[in-house]
Order: sequence, then structure tokens, then C-alpha cells
Amino acid sequence: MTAKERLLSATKDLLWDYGYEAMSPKDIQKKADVGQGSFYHHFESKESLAAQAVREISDDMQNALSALVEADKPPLERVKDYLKQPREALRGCRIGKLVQEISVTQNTLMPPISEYFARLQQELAFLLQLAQQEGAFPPKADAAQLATAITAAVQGGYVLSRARKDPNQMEAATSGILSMIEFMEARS
Amino acid sequence: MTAKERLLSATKDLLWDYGYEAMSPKDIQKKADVGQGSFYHHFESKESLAAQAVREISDDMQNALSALVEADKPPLERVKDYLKQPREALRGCRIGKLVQEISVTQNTLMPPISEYFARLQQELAFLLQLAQQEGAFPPKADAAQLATAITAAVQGGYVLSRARKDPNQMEAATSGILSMIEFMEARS
DNA sequence: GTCTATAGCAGGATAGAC
DNA sequence: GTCTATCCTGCTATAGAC
Repeated sequence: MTAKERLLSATKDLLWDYGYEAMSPKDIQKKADVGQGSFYHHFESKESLAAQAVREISDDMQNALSALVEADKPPLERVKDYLKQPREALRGCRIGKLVQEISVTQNTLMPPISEYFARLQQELAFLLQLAQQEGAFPPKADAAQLATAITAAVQGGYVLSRARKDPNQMEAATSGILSMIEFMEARS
Repeated sequence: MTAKERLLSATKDLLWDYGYEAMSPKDIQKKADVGQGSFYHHFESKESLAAQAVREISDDMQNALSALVEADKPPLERVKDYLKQPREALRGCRIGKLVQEISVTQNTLMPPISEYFARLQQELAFLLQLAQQEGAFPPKADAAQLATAITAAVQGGYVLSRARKDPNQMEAATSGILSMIEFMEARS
């Protein structure tokens, strides 16, 4: 791996565990085993490096999402699969946790973050609509609204897991949503 | 208001908008109109001041919760009222947003935060159980799990609102949960 | 591309006078 | 209780040699 790649990789990790502000250029250099000079040779600033790292994180997550959404299964099963995905609950959402930092909401890290969530909600809403067309889900339900609720429950699962220092909070949140979806499915 | 009160009040505001790390002692002093000397006369450190501020925030929120939970209405209506509460979606949850900061998860600010969420989930679970006993909600549903899902959806609503810079994300997330609850209620 | 030295500034806190 | 001066450290970045 080149120095530049190591810098990006280290930044992705540190953003996950420390967030943007609490991650210093020195932390990155140390983790990437790259000197001060190389750092500023390859990237203009901490922000530009972080922006590129977030861009890659968003792309990675969107690719993972595509794989899940395009699976050869009934659409509602794919929605359930999304909820059942394994998650590092105590570590938080790689991308969602960043939006709580005021500096992040004001800088160039935001676009890939917004894009990821827009995409996620859109895909889930689409799957729910397909399920409705197949008669597997109540036709009167608002697919877009439910997709938002599902996405929110996962994000909130991360928050609760960290708040209570208990990864089972994520499990409970997603299982709770899952059971409501299955209740509706059974009566559609 | 005394200097000490102004310091606490300013800290509560700054924690909300900036979080713990991004809030400096100088910011607090300026907002509270209190000098450096007074700051360290009344509080040992930034952390001890913030810890007391978070303690008060948690208490305030628990009091607001009690008022809602003890209302003279059917229990399921009280759960719905919780979901319908007005919220400053773009500002984030005063208390939930703090848990994404790694320094917060490791310091003395945590206990009142954990306590608030434990209390919230417990109260919602209790109301759902009451509703089940009254036959207003499906008896087979797991009340504790649904309470966690509801709490998570609200927290996630904050995340999505900030990520998309759109307060309607909170509205959609809570409405989505609400509609699922009403679906279950109608078929209990 | 990488290294070391250095700069400028802000965070967090202490000291001692008033 | 409040004020000003001061300290030390770390953050972010720049400069210039190799």
C-alpha cells in the first residue's frame, strides 16, 4: 500500500472511532506510519483528506447496500435482511455518527453522507412498494415513511447501544421493527 | 441569576449546539458573561461543570417525560403523544448526540445519559403493557422490544434530519412508527 | 516523496492580587 | 468572588533541505 492509501485507510478507521474533530493529523500519520511531510504532500489539509475518506466510506456502504437490495429474494425479505445485518453497535455508524459534529455539518464532508442516507431510504421505499404490488404488504401503508422509520430505527439503535453501553439495544430496536413489519405482512 | 447559574445555563446551551469537545471554557465564559477566575472558582474543571449540566438536562427531560406518561389518557394514547412531541430535529437530541463523542463515553457525563434512556424505554414499555392488558394492543407483541424501537426511531430521526438537513425526516420517522402502531392497534 | 524544524494559535488550567 | 497574567500542551499547517 502506498503512503496515500495508508493515509486514507487510517483516516477511515479513525473517523469511525474518534470522529472528525477528535482525530488529529498526528494520529493519522502515526496510524498510517507516514511522516508529517508526506501527509501534506498528498493532501492539502486534514479536511480534504477526511472528505476523500468519507467519500470512499459512502461508496463502500452504497455498494454493500446494492448487493443486499439486488438479491434474488422477495422484496420484503430483502428489507428484513437489511434489518438483520450484523452491526458494530457500540462503535456506532461509520457515517451517521459524524453528523452530530457541528464542524462536519458545516464542511465538505457532508455531501457523501447525505447521499448515502438518501439512497438507503430510496432503496428501502422501493422494496416496500414492490412488496405492496405483490400483495405481500398492506397497500395503504406509506412506503417512503416506513423506509424512513426503518432507517431511523437502525441509526437510533446505534445511539441507544452507546448510551446504554449495550449492543443488545441495536438488536432490540431492529427486532422491534422487524416484528411490526411481520405483523403487517401477515395481515396484508 | 448568579454567576454559577449562568455558567450552568450557558453550558447546557453549548452542549446542545456544539457538543462537549467543541465547547471550550472560553466559549462558556463568554456566553455566561463570567470571567476566567469565576469559572474555576465555581467549578473544578470543564468536565465537572459539564457533568453537572448534563445531570440537570437529564433531570429536566425526565420531568417532562413524567408529565407525559402520567397524563389522564389511555396508555396507548400516551405512547402516541410521545411520538408526536415537537422536537428541534436539526439541533439534535440534547442528550443523545453526546454519546457519539468518544471522550464523553469515557468520562463522568455518561451516567445521567444512560439513566435517561433506561427510564424512557421503561416508561414506554410499561405503557404498552398497560395497553395490552386493556386489549388495545396485540398481546403477543414484545412491549420492551417495541419500546426500544420507538426510542430508537426518535433518536434516528434526529440523525437523519441532520444528515439530510431536513427536519421532515424526524416527522417521517415518527409518523412511520405511529402508523405501524395504529395498524397493530386496529387489529388487536 | 519524505524528513525535520518551526510557527501561530487555541485549549485547559493555575497563581496570586484585589 | 472576580480579575489579569501566565503556563504548558497539542493542533494544524508551512518551510525548506534531502
